[in-house]
Amino acid sequence: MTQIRDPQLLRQVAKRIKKLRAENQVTQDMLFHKTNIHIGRVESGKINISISTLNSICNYFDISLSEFFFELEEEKM
Amino acid sequence: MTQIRDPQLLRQVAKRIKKLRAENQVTQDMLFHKTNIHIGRVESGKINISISTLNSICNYFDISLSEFFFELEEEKM
DNA sequence: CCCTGAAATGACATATACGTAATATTACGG
DNA sequence: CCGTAATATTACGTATATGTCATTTCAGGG
Repeated sequence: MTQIRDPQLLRQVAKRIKKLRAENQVTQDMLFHKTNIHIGRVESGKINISISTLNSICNYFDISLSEFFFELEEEKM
Repeated sequence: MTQIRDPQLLRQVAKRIKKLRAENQVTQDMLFHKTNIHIGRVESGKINISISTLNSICNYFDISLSEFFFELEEEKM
């Protein structure tokens, strides 16, 4: 009934994470071994991840959730 | 295997939303009729909501996701 | 006391995130 | 061209968020 996923938001989140990985030269596999998160699925933009999962990702990159979204909003990705 | 939910984060999110509702004098039912989200469950702190759902909540209160988390982090709720 | 609105809690079905694994595709260095 | 690393994509089972509804608890006003 209600729209569960927000495609635009998911694309923005995917892009933000890709950028974080690129900046930190982290492969999907490296991130997976530390967090057990299959980031490829998230980066596909088709997965509506939970806040706990996103928090784990932010912890890995040593940024806060507010920082994650602040830059996402700034860039209007 | 991996811990999916982050109980502390979920409690913080719950508290942040309760506060938003109180500040704006919004009942659970009012929010439900606009967003179709049963916020009571979220405020119980047992639900690991998705980013799209949280985004809908933020939209309702007319704040950004970064603002949502910024205050959450400030208050160390 | 009641009554009412609000919140909290529970149950159940469905959709989907997540855990796990495999395969395919792409990009690059040799 | 080949081999390798990285990414992208797919599939499947399980756990759980979400949709829907009902019940219970609670606080305040009459």
